[in-house]
Amino acid sequence: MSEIATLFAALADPTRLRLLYLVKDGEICVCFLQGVLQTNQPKISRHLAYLKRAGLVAARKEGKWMHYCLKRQPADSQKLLQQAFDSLARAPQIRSDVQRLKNIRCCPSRYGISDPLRPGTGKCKAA
Amino acid sequence: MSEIATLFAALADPTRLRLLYLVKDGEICVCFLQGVLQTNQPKISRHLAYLKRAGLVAARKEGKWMHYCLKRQPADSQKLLQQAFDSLARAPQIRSDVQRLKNIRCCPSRYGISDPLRPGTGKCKAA
DNA sequence: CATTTATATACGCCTTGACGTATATGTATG
DNA sequence: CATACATATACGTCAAGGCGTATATAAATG
Repeated sequence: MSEIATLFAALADPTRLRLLYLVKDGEICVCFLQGVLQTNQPKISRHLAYLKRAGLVAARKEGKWMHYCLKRQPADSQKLLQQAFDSLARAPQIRSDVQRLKNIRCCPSRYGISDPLRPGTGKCKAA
Repeated sequence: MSEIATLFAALADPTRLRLLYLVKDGEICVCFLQGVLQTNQPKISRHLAYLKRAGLVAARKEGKWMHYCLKRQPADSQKLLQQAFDSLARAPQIRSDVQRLKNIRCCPSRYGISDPLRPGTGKCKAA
């Protein structure tokens, strides 16, 4: 009951919705997420921490990098999430996020936030 | 996008989830809702006001009474809500709410919050 | 081993919203 | 018309959480 409410609370923020959508199909490292969302890094990390606390994402460390991915949920939550993703898929912001993710090839720090679309050198393991 | 987040925010509270579930199939007056949730009246009214602001419920005045019901939503939100209701249907609290709603017959003030299950006199128009 | 890189956390500030209690508002009723 | 009733709103308080900025931590790298 209040677990359901807690799930909805986790979904009640645009930044978290964007992050969840990006990691829903597999691991993405924080630097990629930063490049896609085009915002400051602590903001990303804080929302990822929130999602992790809420049990929605799993984190895996690999060297310097942290990789996040959607955690498998109980059936009910899974269905709710899927429905949410279906809705989000049509949102312009989400569409451009997905597009940017395709273009990013390496860590944003290599080229700064000013031009997050520039393809990188492929050094980032998450590529 | 942030509209979706706003919807989730409205669903991120147990009391609002209970209220939404109760009014999802038709008009219910505030006194009934108070009897079912067994809490103080301002709390109910405040959450109903929130839901109304969020466009999730409609209100109709009839004499002294206010009747609330779920408002028809755009397709996406409708699906999300349906999924949410499916999940809620299995929650114990929701189950007992539904049970109490069946038993309540008139306005709680007639018998006080101490025994909200006692059938009323049928004077309440919402019966 | 000093420095850069990737990420997380601490801090201070501010807004939102939840709560209980008290009060206002409108409507019926005797 | 005074009173009871149904509902809403105001008030004060409190906790959660959002933000940007600064700093800590840990791993790689030269």
